[in-house]
Amino acid sequence: MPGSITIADVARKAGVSTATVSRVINQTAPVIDETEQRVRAAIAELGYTPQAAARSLASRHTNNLGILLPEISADFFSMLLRGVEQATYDAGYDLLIATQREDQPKRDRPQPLGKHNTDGLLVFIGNLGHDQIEQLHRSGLPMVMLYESAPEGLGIPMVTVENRQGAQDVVEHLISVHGKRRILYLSGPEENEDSSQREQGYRDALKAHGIPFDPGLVVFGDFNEETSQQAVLDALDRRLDFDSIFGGSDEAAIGAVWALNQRGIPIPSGMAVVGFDDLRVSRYLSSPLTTVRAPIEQVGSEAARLLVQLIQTGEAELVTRLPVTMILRSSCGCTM
Amino acid sequence: MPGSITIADVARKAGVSTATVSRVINQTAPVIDETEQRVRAAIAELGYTPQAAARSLASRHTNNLGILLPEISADFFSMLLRGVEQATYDAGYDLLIATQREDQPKRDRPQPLGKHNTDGLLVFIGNLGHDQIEQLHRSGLPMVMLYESAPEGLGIPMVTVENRQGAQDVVEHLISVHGKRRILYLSGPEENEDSSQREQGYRDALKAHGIPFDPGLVVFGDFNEETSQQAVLDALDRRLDFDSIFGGSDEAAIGAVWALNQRGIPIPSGMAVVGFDDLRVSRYLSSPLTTVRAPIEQVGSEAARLLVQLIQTGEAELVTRLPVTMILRSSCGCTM
DNA sequence: CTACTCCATGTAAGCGCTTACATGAACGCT
DNA sequence: AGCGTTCATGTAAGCGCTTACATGGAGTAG
Repeated sequence: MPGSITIADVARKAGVSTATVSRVINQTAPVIDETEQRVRAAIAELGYTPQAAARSLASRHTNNLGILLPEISADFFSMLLRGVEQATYDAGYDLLIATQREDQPKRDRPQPLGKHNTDGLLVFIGNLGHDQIEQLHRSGLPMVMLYESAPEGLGIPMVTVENRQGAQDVVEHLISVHGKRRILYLSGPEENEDSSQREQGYRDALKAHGIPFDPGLVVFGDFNEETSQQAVLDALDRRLDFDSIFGGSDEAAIGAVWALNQRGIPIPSGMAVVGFDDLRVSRYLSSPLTTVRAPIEQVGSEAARLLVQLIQTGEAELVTRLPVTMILRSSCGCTM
Repeated sequence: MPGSITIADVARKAGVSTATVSRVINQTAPVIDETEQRVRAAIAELGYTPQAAARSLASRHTNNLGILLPEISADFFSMLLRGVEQATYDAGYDLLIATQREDQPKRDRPQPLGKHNTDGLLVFIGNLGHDQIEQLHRSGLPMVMLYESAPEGLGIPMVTVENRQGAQDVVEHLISVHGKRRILYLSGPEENEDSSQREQGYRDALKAHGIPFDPGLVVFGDFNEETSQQAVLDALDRRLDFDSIFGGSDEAAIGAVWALNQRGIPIPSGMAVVGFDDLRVSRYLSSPLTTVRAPIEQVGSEAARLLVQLIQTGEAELVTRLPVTMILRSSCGCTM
């Protein structure tokens, strides 16, 4: 950084003041065409790029968006991130990314992303407690939540998918096309909004067919593979009566698949399985998974777009639910 | 950002000068214990966080690391990113991420990451031309390359995995354990270093067993699913004589699996298939893939660590090759 | 007791930009 | 011709930090 070319060098070379250079760079005031050409030429010749830090300091905004995730490498997050990245750069911002594992000691390190280095923050809750969100919000940082709503009344926008509708669709499919009636639901963590909305959809579908809701058919799968596998194994071993499985997430459904394999139960003939999310792996299973495609990437890009809007105009739609589509594959019993 | 708490507020509250506050924050000069306590108390009370921009401007470094990738959401990159992210924050830096698709028009936008906003850059080549790398390097930006070496003679460190050894191991396995002798190699893009090193390993293994190398058995798979699938279909249809397939990447191997499925050839009884990378999906295939586990995440963290070292000391190991391990599953014919 | 060192702290000059305000040339109007 | 506008451009004051240098009190030695 030291000794690099500054706006003053450009100004000198172009025979104008630094203010004028700044004006052509930022298009913040009209500049005579010929002057502009000279300035642009000087910039090109010197290979000048404005220092982000100086710019931020003077203009009072960082030109960065931040995203806070619990994890990067899971399929789900990387797709989300992809959408976010795209929209961020399309809007002319840079993207600062940080993860904060949920199990990590909280106070050991200050929040990596905040008003000091970011104009706005995308947060996937779970990593941040409500108190921390409120604190960031109080500091005046624009935020948009992903997949979970913010604490009440703060007016923080969120974007998610049509969980309830999607779940209803796929459960409905199990019932009306495949004649299932005792459908095991592998739920997510209790506070998880996705999970409870999906459960609602599941119940809606049952209700529409006059099937009574049996709480015994809702088992905790944590939306993850191992836990779900265990849960299904357990259900099988207790001889719980069910004829199909709705995994609240594809990961959960995959756990169920393992469990079924382990007990030698064929899919879909012995047991139908459906999921939710349409992760990339789901297509690769030996019996490709019927699931609900949630437009994860779009959630990311939409959230970034909203955040930018929030930053620039001060307002943004509070709740956005992106539509989902059912993906029929063979694990439900449909032939492919 | 406007109207936020500044170092001056803290100084006033603690009854010291701003310099002293700066000193306790950065531990850049000894401060009497009692003074330090007062300052820390003031910081805590006001909830002060230094403005990154002001700090950068004054100190002449950004405290950011940047990473440039062609893509985020592929398994491969997200694992890489995860390692990078961890090491970056462990070293006290923030992570700026940008993607630059290879097919994208080049000059439409200035480089998003450079000396103006980053202290150092991790680059996965392919997105950046050699000329651009040289240019960044000339500007004095510390860089570390991932998986591909930089242009000759610039002294830019790189980190990758033991491609040659890994390939040799897995091909050797095919030969000596499963008695294969005509092994199809699904290669990657021609300029791809991983690919050519893996091909070397493949040849090493053949040689060790006195099997002549047949160039006809090397087909272009582009390291991606569709292309490889097509290539294998094609080889099958031309009745090329081969008894097993070594996919230069798991993606390529998976393409081969599709092709085999399509032609009704069972794996591994009809054809053995092995890959390289150990992507997450590979374990989920109907015949779980025997492959070579490349410690992708570690490549990321190691690269970030090296970059930090390069920034701070001016030097770093030029070539790092991380060891790989063969993962035996059933697609090669091993029983599980 | 004086002179010198040492060390914690303060003073103030930037870091490279943006932007409110000042300036003056060109123009139109009466 | 004189005056007010308009508009492109220049001037210079910060933005919130870091850091070289100055300062002065305490400690040490002669």
